[in-house]
Amino acid sequence: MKIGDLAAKTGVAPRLLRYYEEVGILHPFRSGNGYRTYGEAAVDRVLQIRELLDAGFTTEMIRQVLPCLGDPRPSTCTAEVDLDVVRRQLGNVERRIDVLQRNRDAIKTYLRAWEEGTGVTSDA
Amino acid sequence: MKIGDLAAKTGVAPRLLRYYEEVGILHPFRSGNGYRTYGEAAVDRVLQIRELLDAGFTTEMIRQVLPCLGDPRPSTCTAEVDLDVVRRQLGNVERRIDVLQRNRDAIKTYLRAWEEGTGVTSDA
DNA sequence: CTTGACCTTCACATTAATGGAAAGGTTTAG
DNA sequence: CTAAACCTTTCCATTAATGTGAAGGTCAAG
Repeated sequence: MKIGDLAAKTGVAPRLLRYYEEVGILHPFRSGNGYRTYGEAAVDRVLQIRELLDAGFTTEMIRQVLPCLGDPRPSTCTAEVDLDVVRRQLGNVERRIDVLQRNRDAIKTYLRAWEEGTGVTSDA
Repeated sequence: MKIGDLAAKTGVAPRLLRYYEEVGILHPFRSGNGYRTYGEAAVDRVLQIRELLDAGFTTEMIRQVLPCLGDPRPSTCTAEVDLDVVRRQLGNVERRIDVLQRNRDAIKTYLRAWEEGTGVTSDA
């Protein structure tokens, strides 16, 4: 699959697919003419990258944890996974979840107050 | 409290406190000489801002939901809260939590596999 | 009054993620 | 063969969040 095909299947611009390769989170092969070649698995990988980026991860964090995420590691992945880094990222993720949950609850409480008619002192 | 005091109490550089004001998520008073003046509540507000930024929020998102987060709204807050925007952000937060939880679980599973000695096919 | 430690605004630099154009090679359709 | 539609790399632009430095005002201590 060439870059345009992958872009079509994932909705992610070729420009970004090249960027993801540059920062080391996507590893296409090269065919004789120099064109990037992707396997079917790349579709899911790209979608997962998008999901993580949209959730506020940086490509650096993604690079550090992607090998853990059930990705079909190509044999080129020579155990370059630093478990301590992964553990740190796990703590990171858990802290984020915590912050997000607390704020989600606060927002929900706020909205419920409004929906129950009481509203909030509108200090207008 | 002047900007340097707030910086000392929160560990956030004065430059950033000015920036937060510029993007509308922090609203100090001005004393006669033009100096920014912050109340005690600003400390918590800044810490909450940092927490949200660290969790991957943008200042724009923070600006939209901060009024909902139990902040002591100054009387200058004339109900400029768009409930639909808040609801959208709530959905946003919930999606993020979902992504984070799924990935946290994947990472934990991965780590557990390693810690149980089995490891992962190291394709080295 | 002078000095040092604040404060102000303004402006430029940087990193990450992204968009875009330029210049040129490849492939496919006609 | 040629033209359209791909692909390549390189470089420049933008936005967000942040760092930094200049030029100047204010204030408290000596």
